[in-house]
Amino acid sequence: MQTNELSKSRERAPKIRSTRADDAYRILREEILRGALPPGYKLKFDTLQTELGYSASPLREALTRLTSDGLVTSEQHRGFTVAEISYDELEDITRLRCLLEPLALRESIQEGDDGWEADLLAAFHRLSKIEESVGAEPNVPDNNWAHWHKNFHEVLVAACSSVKLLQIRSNLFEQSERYRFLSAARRTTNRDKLSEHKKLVDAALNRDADKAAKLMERHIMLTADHLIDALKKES
Amino acid sequence: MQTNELSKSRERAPKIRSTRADDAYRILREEILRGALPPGYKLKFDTLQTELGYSASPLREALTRLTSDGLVTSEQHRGFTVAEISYDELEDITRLRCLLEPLALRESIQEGDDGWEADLLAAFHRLSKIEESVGAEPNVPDNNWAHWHKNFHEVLVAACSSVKLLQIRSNLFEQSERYRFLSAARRTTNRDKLSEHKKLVDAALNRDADKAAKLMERHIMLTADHLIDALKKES
DNA sequence: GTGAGCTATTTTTTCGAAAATATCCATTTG
DNA sequence: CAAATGGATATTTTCGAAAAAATAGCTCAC
Repeated sequence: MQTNELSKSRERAPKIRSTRADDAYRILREEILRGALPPGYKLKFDTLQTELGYSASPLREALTRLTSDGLVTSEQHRGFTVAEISYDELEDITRLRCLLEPLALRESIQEGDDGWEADLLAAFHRLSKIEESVGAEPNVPDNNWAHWHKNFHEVLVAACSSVKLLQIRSNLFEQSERYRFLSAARRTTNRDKLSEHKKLVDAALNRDADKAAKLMERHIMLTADHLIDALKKES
Repeated sequence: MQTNELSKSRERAPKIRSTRADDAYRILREEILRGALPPGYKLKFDTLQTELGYSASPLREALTRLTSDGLVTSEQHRGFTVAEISYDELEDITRLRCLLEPLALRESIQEGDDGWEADLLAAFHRLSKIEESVGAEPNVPDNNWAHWHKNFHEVLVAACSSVKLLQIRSNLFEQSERYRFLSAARRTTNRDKLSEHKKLVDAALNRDADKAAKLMERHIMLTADHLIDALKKES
C-alpha cells in the first residue's frame, strides 16, 4: 500500500491532494482513450484492483464517471465494460462536433481578449514544435502531441462564455480522441495538420469568425474521414 | 415512457433488480429537481445515510452521477453540494436547448414512422388529460404533470437517430426542470401550454419540420421567460 | 442428446469501520 | 489586535470483508 509514501509527500505540500478515485479516473480514462483497454473489454474489479492498486470504492467511482463520459458502459449487477465503437457513433459524434465546435469558436473569437490571443499563440507554438519533431514518425501516436493538440483546441474556444457548451464540446472531443487512437496504428497518410491549425489561428486572431468556423468544420470533417478510412482498412 | 408496463413485466420475472445506488440516484435527483434539496444545500453523508437508509458507497455513486448531470457539485475532500442556480446558467441552458431541441425534433419528424405517430398521440392525450385536471390549480407543481410533460417532449424527439444528441437534450431538459420547480411556487400567470403542445403535435404529424422547429424554439423561450420573471419576483 | 434444475464459483455490490482530511475554536505569539 | 499554532471534532474517503446476484458447471429426467 502506498499510503505511507503518499502521506509523507502530502505532509510536505499539503495543499494539492487528489483523491484516489480521481487518480483512478484519470488513469483509466487514459488507458481507454489510447486503446490499452480495448472496446468491449470487461472491466473486472478483481483485476483492476490488483493491477492498479486501488480498492473497489475509488474504482467504482472512476468507472461511474467514465460511464457518464460515454467511454464505459454499465449494466446493473453485471459491472462495467469499455464502450464499443461503431461507424454510426463516430458519425454521430462528428456531426455534433461540426455543429458545436464552430459555434463555440465563434463566441470565443467574439469575446476573446488580449490574454486569450497570447494564450492561443502560445498553444499554437507548443503544438507546432511537437508537430515538427513528430513529423518524421507519423505513425506513432505520440502522447505529447495528443496533449498539446487537445490543449490547442481547448484554448481556441476558451473565451466562449457558455459553460455548458464548453462541457459538451469537451466531452465530444474526448470521445473522438478515442477513435483517433484506435485508428492510429493503422494510419498511413499524414495530412498537413500544422497548416490547418495555422489557418485557424490566423482567422481567429483576425477576428474572422465566419472563416474560422468554416475552417473548424472542415478540420473536424477531414479528421473524421481519415479515421473512417483507417478503420475501414482494418475490417 | 412505458415504465409501468416494464416494471410490471419485471415483477413477473424477478431477475431485474435495481441496485441501491440506482435507487439513491433516482430519489436524490427527484428531491433536487423539486427543490426539496435546495441549491447550495450541503449533502452530508451522515445525514443522507440516516435519512435515506443507504450506506456511503451507493450514496457516493449516486452523487457522482448527479455531479455529471450538473445537479450537484463536488470538491475534493469537501464532499457534495446541490448545484447553485443563476440567471446566467438558465440563459445558457435555454440557448442550447433552443438550438438542439428543434434540431432533434426535425430529425424525429423526418424519421418517425407510424409507431412514433401513435406514441405521440398517446403522449399528448395523457398530457392533456392531466393538464385539464390540474388547470384549476395552476400554482401547484404537480408531480404527474411534470412526468407526462417530460414524457411528451421525449416522445416528440424519440425518432431522432442521434443518440448523443438525445442524451444531451435530455440532460439540458432535466436541468431546466429544476428551474421550473424552483420557480413554480412563485408562479402567478399560467399561459396556455396545452395549445402550444397541440400545435407541436399537429406540425409534427403534418411532417412540417420547419414549423415544428419554430414552435419548439418559441415554446422553450416562453417557458424560460416565465421562469426568469418568476425568479426575479423573488429577489 | 437436450434442457431444466441445482450447486459451486465468480463477480458485483454493499456494509461498517478505519484512515485521511478538513473545520472549528481556543490559545498563544508577535 | 491579527495572525499563527495546535488539538478536538466533524466529515469525507478508503479499505477489507460480508452479502447479493450472476455465471458456469453438473446431474438427472425425459
